[in-house]
Amino acid sequence: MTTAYIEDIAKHEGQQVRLRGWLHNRRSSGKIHFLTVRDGSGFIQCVMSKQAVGEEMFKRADHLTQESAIIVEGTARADSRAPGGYEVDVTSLEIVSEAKDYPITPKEHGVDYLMDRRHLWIRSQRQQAILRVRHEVINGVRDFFNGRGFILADTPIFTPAACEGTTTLFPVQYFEDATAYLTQSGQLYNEANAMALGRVYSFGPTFRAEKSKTRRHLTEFWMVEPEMAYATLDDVMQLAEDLVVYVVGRALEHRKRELQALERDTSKLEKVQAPFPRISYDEAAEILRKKGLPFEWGGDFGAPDETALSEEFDRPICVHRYPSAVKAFYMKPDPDRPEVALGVDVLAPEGYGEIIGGGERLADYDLLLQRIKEHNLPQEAFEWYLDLRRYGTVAHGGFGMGIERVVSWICGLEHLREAIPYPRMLYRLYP
RNA sequence: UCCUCAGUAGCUCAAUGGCAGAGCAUCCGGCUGUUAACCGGAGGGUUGUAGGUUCGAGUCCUACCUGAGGAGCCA
Repeated sequence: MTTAYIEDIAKHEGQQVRLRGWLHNRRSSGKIHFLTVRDGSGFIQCVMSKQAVGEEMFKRADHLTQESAIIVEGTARADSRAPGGYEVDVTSLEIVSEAKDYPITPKEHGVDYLMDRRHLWIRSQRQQAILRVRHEVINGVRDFFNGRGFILADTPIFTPAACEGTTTLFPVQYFEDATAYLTQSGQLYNEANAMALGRVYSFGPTFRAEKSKTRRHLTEFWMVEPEMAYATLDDVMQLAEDLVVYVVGRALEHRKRELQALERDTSKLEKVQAPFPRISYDEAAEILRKKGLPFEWGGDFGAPDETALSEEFDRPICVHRYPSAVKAFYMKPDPDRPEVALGVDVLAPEGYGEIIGGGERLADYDLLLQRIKEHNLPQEAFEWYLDLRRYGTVAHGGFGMGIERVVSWICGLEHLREAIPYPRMLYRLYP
């Protein structure tokens, strides 16, 4: 008897197989049971007739509860009526352990109820599909950078101070006397790593203590941040475009089934091809003005602005050259127009907003020092960062891409919280 | 922090100021092709908390608690 995974069932057509999993749902018709079994690799309907298994074994399945652990044996059979194309005709059923009163029933539940039971919710078909797409996105990101000569150089999670003075940090007690902060970006360290290794990326969790209460925010999220020495804004935009095209392509290629289960309109994703429109902040402001939105030059785009902009295009867009005043201190000003910075945001279509933010960094020692002072940042904390400008400074740049926002967009989710196994939000620390 | 909305059976929701209801889940019974199966029956309630108005409050008023959506901020 071969032990098989449901995802491989097609290879076992006509054979006797053993499936080890859990009962997802049961429908019964007197002398025939339909058991939907899941084993982590997929879902499949197992058909059990009284005639085939006998009175005693059939009766055992009468009261089999949702999520009970079971091992079924039977013959794999192609069936046009089955959603996955295959069914198993059961010859034997073993109950490994019974589940009592599983709280997530096959009917509707509210988000709060499900979030309190996130550890069980991830057993559902939909949540599994999302987490598989997430896995593909992460794998795609790693393959993309590894295949292009980038070195993974991780940046610290405990940091001594803010990278950018503006956002809120989570403080943690660091032994007796010191306070450390959870990282909100690996970027400054990435710059040092790029000067050592040329092309680098970091990939890890990031923490923001912003009291944001929207469907686009988590307090803990995963971010990939590439950084390149001898790179300009155009190189950064090119890299961002290549990455997004590659990752979306990977999801379409390897996770078609999951996207289908999520009822994602994949024709929209198929349009994600190079080149992405590159529009300046000025042009974006003009588009918003023409659409009648109350937008004034100098401010950052709000969520409705980003949605309005992305509506104009069928693929992600690169918006570049933002006013320096709204951007971080380490952004390089445009030599031709110092009031704008050489930064770029990539906005996803369909109203999903910013998935990437980055740009060319300030490489000049004097100007960087001036900016640190203007932002009232403690110079001594940035001495190591200034060293990068003292010893062989070169043009360089990179960006950060939020994994959950990309997963959310690719899956077509309503809310970021489903794009990570255990979301951390303003009012959510359990489970 | 601000604005808006919501809280009723285990879950999802209904109930004009006038008897507390339905579907699902659970339990009992029926059904050999079901796809959130279906059909019949049963059990299941301190209407978020505290006060107030009223002959009478799930419903109106006040405060608080909890959650959701949005703003700001950002990936």
